[in-house]
Amino acid sequence: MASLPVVNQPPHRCGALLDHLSRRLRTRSETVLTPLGLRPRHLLTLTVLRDHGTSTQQALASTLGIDSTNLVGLLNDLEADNLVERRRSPEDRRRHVVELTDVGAKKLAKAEFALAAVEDEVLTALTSEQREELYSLLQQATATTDLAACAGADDSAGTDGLCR
Amino acid sequence: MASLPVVNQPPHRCGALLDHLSRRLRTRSETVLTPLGLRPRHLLTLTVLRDHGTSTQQALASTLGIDSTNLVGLLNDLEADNLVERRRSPEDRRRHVVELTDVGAKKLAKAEFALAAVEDEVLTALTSEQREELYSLLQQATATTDLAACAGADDSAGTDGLCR
DNA sequence: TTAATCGTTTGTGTAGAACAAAGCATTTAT
DNA sequence: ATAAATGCTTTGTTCTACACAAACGATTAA
Repeated sequence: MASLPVVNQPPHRCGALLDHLSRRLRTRSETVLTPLGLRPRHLLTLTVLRDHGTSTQQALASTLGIDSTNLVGLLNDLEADNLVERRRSPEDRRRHVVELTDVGAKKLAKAEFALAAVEDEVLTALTSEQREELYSLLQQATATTDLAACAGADDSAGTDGLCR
Repeated sequence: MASLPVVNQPPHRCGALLDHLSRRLRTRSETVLTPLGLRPRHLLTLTVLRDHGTSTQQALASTLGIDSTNLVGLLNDLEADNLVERRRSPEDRRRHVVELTDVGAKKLAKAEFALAAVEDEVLTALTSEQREELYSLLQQATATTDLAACAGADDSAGTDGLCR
């Protein structure tokens, strides 16, 4: 063990910085999102639905990392505005399959457009290329559909198996 | 929907992804941080103090983007554990200058070390180079000490001028 | 038929954080 | 010297986000 003092490992971790940047962005986003009737959570949910595609509520809750109980209310909000749609799964009629509607996709696009200015402000220190790079890294990092399920790995790798 | 006029601008914004990743990391970090007697906020504060250096409470609150009233309690926590030190500014004795102590720096390093595993788990989808890249982008993006003050740009560019 | 599962509803508890108001120490302006 | 403004602190209120638990209907599986 002695031979390797932590040479190749930079001691600094991303967590705090991620928090920091995320916080700056979120705070400012709220004022832009409010007139659209959205909140950060809603935006996040719509984004995940677009990027990861349709999924059951359990899977969605797991991806978002929130309690499925709380997801219900979130989806109620979104469905009330016709941004997402819940349909019963044909395979297992207990399940609800959540899907982004056209309206939802448009709203999401609109929100993202409106957020450009905010992002510009917060990311002033980065060039366009760097912002692209950041986006693609984040995209890739969050592409891991689920963490708990893959690690915990219970039986549930069933019908609509996730994990890559 | 056919040919999109939005040519040079990628429509996707980082905000939601940043939220997403930050959330995943923070949730998992908490369990690691708790035994150290820290919470995400504390870690963030220590990190900012190390990276941006000593600053007054006002400046710190502004950098962190939290209310200065709430910062007081945060600093009380940290000072109680001797992780930071408040000294009166020699220039203006109304001001408190906040500084990371040696103990604080060590604790921070320890926390970061302990968080390596968590980060590994959350960032599985990224290679080491990509993680480095991500870190450096985040670092650069958050280097902007303050946003409101630079934009709002009142008189206050005085004695301990910030903004870069 | 019984048991388990998925989503829903309701309710509880906790923590983060904004905001307001008032006070003390100190500095600046008059 | 006195008055006004500033920086930090304290206290207290309020909101919101969430996790968590319990109980229910619908549905599937044993």
